[in-house]
Amino acid sequence: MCYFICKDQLIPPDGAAAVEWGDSMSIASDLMRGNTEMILLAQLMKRESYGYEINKVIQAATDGRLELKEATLYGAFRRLEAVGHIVSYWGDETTGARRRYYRITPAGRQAFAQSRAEWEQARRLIDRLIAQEGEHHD
Amino acid sequence: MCYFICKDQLIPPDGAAAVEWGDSMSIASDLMRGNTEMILLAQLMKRESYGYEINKVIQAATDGRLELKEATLYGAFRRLEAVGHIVSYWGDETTGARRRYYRITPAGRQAFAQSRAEWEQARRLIDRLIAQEGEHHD
DNA sequence: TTATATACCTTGACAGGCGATGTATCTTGT
DNA sequence: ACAAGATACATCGCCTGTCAAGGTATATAA
Repeated sequence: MCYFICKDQLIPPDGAAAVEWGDSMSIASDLMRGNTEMILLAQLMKRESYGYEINKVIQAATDGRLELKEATLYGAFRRLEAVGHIVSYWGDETTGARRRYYRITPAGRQAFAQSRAEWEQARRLIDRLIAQEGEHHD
Repeated sequence: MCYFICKDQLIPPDGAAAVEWGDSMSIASDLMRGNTEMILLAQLMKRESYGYEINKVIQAATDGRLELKEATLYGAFRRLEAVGHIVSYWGDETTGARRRYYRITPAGRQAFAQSRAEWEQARRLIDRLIAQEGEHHD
């Protein structure tokens, strides 16, 4: 169960790729997959809120780079409520559109801590796997 | 709902717990989604290799916490080759099982740099969104 | 002989994200 | 008055990456 250490790396002279980075670059949704619920729980850890507002807060916090689509947002809320990580109730707005507020439950807080730990773990592993020679991030 | 990647659970004869959760916990596949191709490209940046070996290297580098399933692995290679980020060829093994080797292309190197930049960006945004009061990660 | 390791491949199902669309109320500009 | 836009929620069907489960074939060790 030994893993070869074959260091002969043949790097063709195509040169390293240079990437210009625009400010308005948004994030591929596949990179967000699995993090949506954690992000929503993170917002609800701070205070109760409703879908539309939470989405605006996320957009503002990421300078508009991350916007959860509505279908994604409400779908995630449904799942979170189904497993008891949040509870919802209608606000008592007397004017304007009705709002469905969400509150995180104790189970939700625990789930958030768990998700966060998993994320940290995944982040470390990915960073380790894409680290290039000469780079040192511990 | 997320599930954990778990290896074949071998039930010990005495009925004792076989799987230790905690340090050796594997990563939810949704957290890996969208990073698979980048990880494969990262390996091919170092040297040409073949599927089975790459997977072993990834497992070794992550202390067994991350194992790409074969269907995932080969599916990703197919996609990478289809868009011209890698090329493949059969090795000339005279003994043992045949191997399909992969080599990253210049376009692949550029794609890797791009993916990496996107990952860094996504990572920062997610970390920012789940940061709690009093925490400071710049 | 059997089991294990190496090495590749495919099919079907699943689940989360998204585009498109719909509902309703309130505000603002002309 | 009327249009346009913001607020606010909801759902349907599609797309895509991942996985479980199955398969093929060769080599070596027990």
